[in-house]
Amino acid sequence: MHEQYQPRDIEAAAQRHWAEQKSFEVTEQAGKETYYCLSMFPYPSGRLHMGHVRNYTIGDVIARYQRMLGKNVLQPMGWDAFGMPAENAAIQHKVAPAAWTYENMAYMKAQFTQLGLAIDWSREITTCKPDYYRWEQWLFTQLYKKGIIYKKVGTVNWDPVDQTVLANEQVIDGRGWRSDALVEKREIPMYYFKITAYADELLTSLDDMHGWPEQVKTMQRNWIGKSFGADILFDYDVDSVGIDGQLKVYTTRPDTLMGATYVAVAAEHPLAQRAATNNAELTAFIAECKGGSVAEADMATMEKKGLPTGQFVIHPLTGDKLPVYVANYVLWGYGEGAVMAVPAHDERDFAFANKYQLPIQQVFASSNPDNSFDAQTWNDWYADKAHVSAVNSGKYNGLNVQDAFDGIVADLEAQQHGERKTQFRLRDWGISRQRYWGCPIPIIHCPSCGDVAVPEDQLPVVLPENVIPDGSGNPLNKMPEFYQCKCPSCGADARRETDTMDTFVESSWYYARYASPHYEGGLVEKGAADHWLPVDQYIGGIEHAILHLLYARFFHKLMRDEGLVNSNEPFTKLLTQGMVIAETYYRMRPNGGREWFNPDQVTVEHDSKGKALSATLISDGQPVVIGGIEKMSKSKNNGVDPQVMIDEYGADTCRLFMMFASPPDMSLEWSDSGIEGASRFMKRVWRLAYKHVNAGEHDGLDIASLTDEQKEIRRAIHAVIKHASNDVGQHQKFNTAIAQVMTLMNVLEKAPVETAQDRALLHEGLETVVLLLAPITPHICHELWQQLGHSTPVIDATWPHFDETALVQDTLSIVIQVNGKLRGHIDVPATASREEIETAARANENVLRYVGDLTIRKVIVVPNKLVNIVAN
RNA sequence: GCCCGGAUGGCGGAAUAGGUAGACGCAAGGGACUUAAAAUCCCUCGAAGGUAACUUCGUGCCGGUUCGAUUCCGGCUCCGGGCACCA
Repeated sequence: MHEQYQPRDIEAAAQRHWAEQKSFEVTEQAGKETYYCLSMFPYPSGRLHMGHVRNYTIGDVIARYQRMLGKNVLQPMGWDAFGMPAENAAIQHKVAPAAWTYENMAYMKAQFTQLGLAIDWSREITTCKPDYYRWEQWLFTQLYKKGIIYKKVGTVNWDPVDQTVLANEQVIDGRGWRSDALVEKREIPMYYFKITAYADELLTSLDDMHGWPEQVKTMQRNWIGKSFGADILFDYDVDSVGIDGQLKVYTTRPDTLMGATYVAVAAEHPLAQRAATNNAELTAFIAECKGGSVAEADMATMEKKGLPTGQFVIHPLTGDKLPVYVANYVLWGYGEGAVMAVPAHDERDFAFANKYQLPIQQVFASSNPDNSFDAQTWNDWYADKAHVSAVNSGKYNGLNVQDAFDGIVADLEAQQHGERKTQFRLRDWGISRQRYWGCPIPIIHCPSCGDVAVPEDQLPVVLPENVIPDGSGNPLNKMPEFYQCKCPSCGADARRETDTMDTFVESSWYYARYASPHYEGGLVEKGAADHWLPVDQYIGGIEHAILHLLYARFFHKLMRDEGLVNSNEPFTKLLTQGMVIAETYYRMRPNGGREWFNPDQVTVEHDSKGKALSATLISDGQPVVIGGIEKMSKSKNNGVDPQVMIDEYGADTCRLFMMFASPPDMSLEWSDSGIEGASRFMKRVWRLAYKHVNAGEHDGLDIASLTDEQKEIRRAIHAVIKHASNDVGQHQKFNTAIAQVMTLMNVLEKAPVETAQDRALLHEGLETVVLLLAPITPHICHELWQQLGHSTPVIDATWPHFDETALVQDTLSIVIQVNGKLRGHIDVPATASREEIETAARANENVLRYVGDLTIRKVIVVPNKLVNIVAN
């Protein structure tokens, strides 16, 4: 054993051992408990960033810990390899997305190996390879035949200069990121997954998902957004509209119908279109509404604008004429593209009504005498829903919210002017992308047969890999060799679909493919899928709380209904890792876009409190803008490269530091101060083990013969096992588990090594340290476990159990408070009764001093903890 | 704008069912060892007051419940994530 801790050698040797032994390759083993531990697979962006290190270390710690509990642990890895960054790199560097992606994968795989992850690489999957996406295409064709996938028109961001569709991310302040052109909305036909058909199940299953964080379940519930309301039909006012007809709106508040004072429709609504035919102002406004991005955040934060159409509809209960407005905040394609407005009871309607001097009719009032209504008190009194009743509502006056709801809906139904309706906020999932680097949609457009799914024997539809996109449209549209084909039904000349699928589709089922990654007979091999699924523990960033996790849940149910898997949910337990965030820096480009600089390219001036004042680019010394602290990402270029740290300190130190920095679910502002401490701790562990091993053989531990001092040390060892096991196994808080081991090291370093039993006790302590650290710092523990005399590797050792008898204490220290303030401690026998503790506390000199002349009103005794004496 | 989180010393964080606020570590200061440096070891380390014993204040802000609140409740502020084409 070398005297110095040499991570480079130790880590290379341990990694070599695992590779030679194929330590992490697993097969189905009957009778052995399985544990499927999965971290979200990475997009091969180029190099690992700190968020990756955090994510995959957490997963690795859990996988290795579960293995030490004796389970057959599967931890696979793969690549979410389709996506926009590869196309952007292609445009920028004139390199094919495929080549760029494969190069990144190779580099990142080497980094994973260096981190010492316990991955079964024999199961590696790559989503941009035909052996993977052919099954995605196959599933698409099955679902298309079932009607789960259908085609309809959807709205996208259109860059009129680059003649290309833009992702929301590529629209900056309403302009195209490369062209700087004002973005327009454009409607194009797209394929949709009918996720709304599963809305109810996706919602109700959440109630049984006890292994998921409440936070994530709440977000998903709100996203699915089941609401109870009514469709209401307003007859057209024939005089102003010019034709007979009805306007349909959906509302969750039919109880406020008596307060509706106008209706608002989207720019694309037929009423708006009709009114615009000979109204220049309206035509211009409708055109304005078609500008800007489709992102909901943009829609919701833009100034609410509207224009009267000059048309009216008839209130179904009062017969009043209500004006029809076109409003930019009403979205076409969501619901009916029309809303009824009740300014008195909706903040947005209230603001709009004030802006355009529309009437405000209050129809509910609080039983609270002070119910003066204004915008400020709106929330207050409305929150008091249980205590409000209808006013100004004719026959409904005096009814509470629920009764008014029921009464009004019943009357509407009787007059055939509406009906009760349950609706979801969740929308169907549009998956068509007008992009090259994605999985081709397996559809052929035939002039006579229409859209025909590609037959199974013609799959996969292979995406050509040697293409370099130029940023204008989808290059597949310029490749007749790709799109020219024959109709599978009639054999006539036909055109292949050139849109590709949303990359969320690949990441919605990859976890299932890992069970049988090379299976050629189907999407999954049934036996393997049933053996491994569902995933026991899934780990990934909280930013995926809704979209990815909801889509994967949806896909699992689709696969279940296809008979591919036999469970209802894909991920039994979920750990949502907090993001690693870092400061961003940028400069404005002449065209209004932003150029982002990595933190390692800038120097920052701080004030005396450490707050950043200004930043300059190192290369030219000129200032850059400090853009705020955000999630480390490729697009903001604020990822910190962990490679430097791995090279300097080794993987174990990096892993230890990352796990010690904070609990896994908390977001973490990146700073490397503290890495030295992690490095120091590794050296301390090594040094103590070296001294012990170097001192030669040791005796077995004779527990009965231990002195009181030795018992104290042994108590520390077993208390640490107890706490650390709880931290790792129950709470998944690795930072406190590490703190426990550090505390134990502090004890062991001070422990005497004079007698044989001292040395035997130290041996037990060192073994404990190595076992507890083994999942976190696997390389050093691999080496030290051997040095401590074991012939089987530490990855197959058993997680330590604590000895209850070692924890027994004769006396306990009890806190004494007077009026809730700490005033002293007393030592009492562990067996003392409440009365004995109280008597001892009352006799304490500090208590006597603080109580003085006061009368003791009450004494609270919390067993084993404290006594509080209340006096006044 | 809407939904979900977070805020504790100079810094990262701890406090597992409402019970000692600051575990563990970083940084800093002082000391030992050394020719010197590094490494290592020892001590101090929330704020204010006090020679000291000690006292008072202190977990983003305002209020409430309780013998007792970082923890529970109500109202805010700021920061982060998501908002359906970033992944």
